[in-house]
Amino acid sequence: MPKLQPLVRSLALRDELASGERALVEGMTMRRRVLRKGEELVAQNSQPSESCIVLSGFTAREVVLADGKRQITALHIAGDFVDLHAFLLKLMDHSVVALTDCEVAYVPHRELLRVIEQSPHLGRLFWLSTVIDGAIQRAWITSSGRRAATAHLGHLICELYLRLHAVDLARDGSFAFPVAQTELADALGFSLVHVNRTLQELRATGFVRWKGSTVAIVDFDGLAALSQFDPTYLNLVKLPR
Amino acid sequence: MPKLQPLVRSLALRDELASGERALVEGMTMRRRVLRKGEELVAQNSQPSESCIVLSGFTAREVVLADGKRQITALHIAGDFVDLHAFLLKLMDHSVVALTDCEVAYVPHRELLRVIEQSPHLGRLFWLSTVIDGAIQRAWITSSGRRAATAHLGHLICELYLRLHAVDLARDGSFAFPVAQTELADALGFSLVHVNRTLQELRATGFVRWKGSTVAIVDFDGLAALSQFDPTYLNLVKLPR
DNA sequence: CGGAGCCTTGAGTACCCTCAAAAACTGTGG
DNA sequence: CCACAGTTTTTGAGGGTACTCAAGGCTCCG
Repeated sequence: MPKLQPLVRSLALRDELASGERALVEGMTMRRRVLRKGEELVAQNSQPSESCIVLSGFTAREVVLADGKRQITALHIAGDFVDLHAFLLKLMDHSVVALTDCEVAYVPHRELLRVIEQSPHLGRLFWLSTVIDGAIQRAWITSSGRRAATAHLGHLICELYLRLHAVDLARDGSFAFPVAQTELADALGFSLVHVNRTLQELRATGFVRWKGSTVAIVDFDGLAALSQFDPTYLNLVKLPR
Repeated sequence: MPKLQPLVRSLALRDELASGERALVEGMTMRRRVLRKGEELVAQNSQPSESCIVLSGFTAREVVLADGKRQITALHIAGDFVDLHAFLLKLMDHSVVALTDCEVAYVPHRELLRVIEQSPHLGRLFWLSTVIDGAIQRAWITSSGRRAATAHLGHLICELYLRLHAVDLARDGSFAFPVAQTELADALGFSLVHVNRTLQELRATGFVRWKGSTVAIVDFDGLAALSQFDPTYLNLVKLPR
């Protein structure tokens, strides 16, 4: 299997890829790397000359404030670009860390530029991936601002399930999510204790079972209703873009 | 003054524009429209065939949940694209409304496509604008999740000031912001009452005066320190992109 | 079998919410 | 120029949500 298969699959979710385009993506020069949980993929304030794609595992964008408080602003799964925005932003305003052991690939920006020039359509699909990223961030803002704690957590679970399902990492309502409640707290903007109690509340609804590192959604529609979850923003539809 | 001047100025903030590029942008076919406060620029669930640029006034992205709660996920000022992401997303997952009377311009997507094909560099600058949008959203997530109420509000004020200053809509720490506390509440994820009290707290620090529709920052550095504000994410630097 | 990391529970407090109403401001018509 | 209605801001009171601090229990692995 070509190394960048997860990326190709992820792009192909949203639009038809011509075989030439597939080859173009798979032919990109890259640097592979394996990281252990806790290691940093991309450093805050760095000026990356390459962008990073997750091949396996979970990673997170994080910001650490002066008082030590941490906020996770995105979770990434296989096939996701973690810092494609750096291609244009130049300077990282956050860092990216491995939440689990994972494999990643770094693609030089000059390589991305070459691909985009050869295929403006692929360029638009790369653009699209940053834009979907933004749509997810809007959903997080909404959860954080206006959803009750259980709905906020439930919404995240729905989102993760659909995203993982789309790349065959979830089935029958279940997926592996080996991430501690501390990290969940920083993603939701909760305290650790509050995550724990919210999780208990969610379990009590019967919609979700969460034991160890396995999340099982027993009643997706129930959970979605509770969380006011509308999957539109994930753009899991194949359209000409 | 050409109609799309605010857009050109906004693009030119982040990179040098060749005169041909300037002409290309200013030559885009568009439809102008004047809106009164409260009117909708772009409807949720619509499939726009054009994207909208603010020429004057303030607009907001908003999501209304089933229980009637509202979250504003972005504020836009002159020169901002409000829904450029729809160029690729196709389906709006939120609406855009006028917070004040304003003028806007709608540019057809086929026109954007034409410009991007003629100038890949302009294409990257359009892309950049969606990516900066995303950076702002990350800052909002961080504020919402991990900043104290006064810091959250203070951070927003710092952000607005720098953005407005960059397009000559703010001077000497002051800017016009004719937006009610109700809207502010929906942007911050606070209740109306809490906005009012947080504002009083902020006034009490002496860093900010906010009377009627004029915001005056008395001590920007003080406010920035209180709010843990770091302007990096706004990308107000001219760089080759 | 011991230790590290993670999850869970308890208790007390601070923050922020809702409900409700008063005060101030804005614009309009008489 | 004033009266008045509508909107926006401000205040008060009481309650719930989420936080911090602190400690105990579980699980996995060496």
